[in-house]
Amino acid sequence: MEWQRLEYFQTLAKVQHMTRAAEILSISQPALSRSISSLEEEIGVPLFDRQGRSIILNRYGLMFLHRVNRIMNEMNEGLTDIQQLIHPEQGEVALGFLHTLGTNIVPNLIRTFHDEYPGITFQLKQNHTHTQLNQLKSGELDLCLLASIENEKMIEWTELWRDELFIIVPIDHPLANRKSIQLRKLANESFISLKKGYALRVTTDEIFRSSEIEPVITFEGEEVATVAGFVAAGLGFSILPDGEEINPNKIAKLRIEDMKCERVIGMARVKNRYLSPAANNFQQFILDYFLKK
DNA sequence: ATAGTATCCCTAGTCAAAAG
DNA sequence: CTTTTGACTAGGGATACTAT
Repeated sequence: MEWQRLEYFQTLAKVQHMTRAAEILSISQPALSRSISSLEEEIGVPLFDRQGRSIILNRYGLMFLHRVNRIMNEMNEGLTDIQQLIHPEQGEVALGFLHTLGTNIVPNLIRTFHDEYPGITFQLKQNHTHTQLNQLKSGELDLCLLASIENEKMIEWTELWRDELFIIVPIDHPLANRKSIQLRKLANESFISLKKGYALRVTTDEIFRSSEIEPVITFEGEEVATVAGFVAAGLGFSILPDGEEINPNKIAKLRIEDMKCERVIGMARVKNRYLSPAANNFQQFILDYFLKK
């Protein structure tokens, strides 16, 4: 079983076209045809169905392809690991984070890190919590910044910081000049929420549930800035962490009196999974950044 | 016994031609 | 038009051979 044949097989399986696959591999088309049929002979079963001039992966081929992909990925990861061990100041970190962290915290964090490790690049993915957890488990992401999670045995989560949540109302709202307020005073007013699936939405749902208030949700935004914009336009109130989306000329920010409202953000990684030196550097940097001051 | 050389055999490649 | 097959070649590893 030659390594090269697996590479050829993988390429052909991907494009399902001998001539094009051979071009991609920079060999002649007959060479590829030969290589594939000897691989099939070695395995003892055809991996492709030939129908006239077309060639398509059959179920044996598909089964085999999954394994071959894993083998190739392992190999490539091994190679990049070695490269990164030789050059620990280089490499790539795949970082996932919540939409609501994208305006301030993550850019600042990465800029500061970049000053120290200019050779390390990032692949950033903003997503919902459950999507991120899946990507984390599959290895697409090295690390995630998420609100606290439950019932995830594979995941190790470390708290980094807490953001106080404020009630925000339009600046011309009758209660806008107050410093703080009880949530129930606004119970009957329109609530501008984030869409379901957002971590902040889960948090606000929980706040309403524990204070036994049924919010009157009139709008659901996809971004904090949208929600803040709707509030500024006088369409209702919301609950958000402080941030630059909250324009003090248009929005008043009130402390919540009757309960402690905050969201907890932490770093998630898969337990016991090997982290590349670059990802490990970044992990250590984050922990130092938030926990040592 | 061993270093250096020759030979054999197999794989993987190419081009041309046949086959689908 | 695409794939397979035939005929041929180059290169590399293993083995056999030879001279020291």
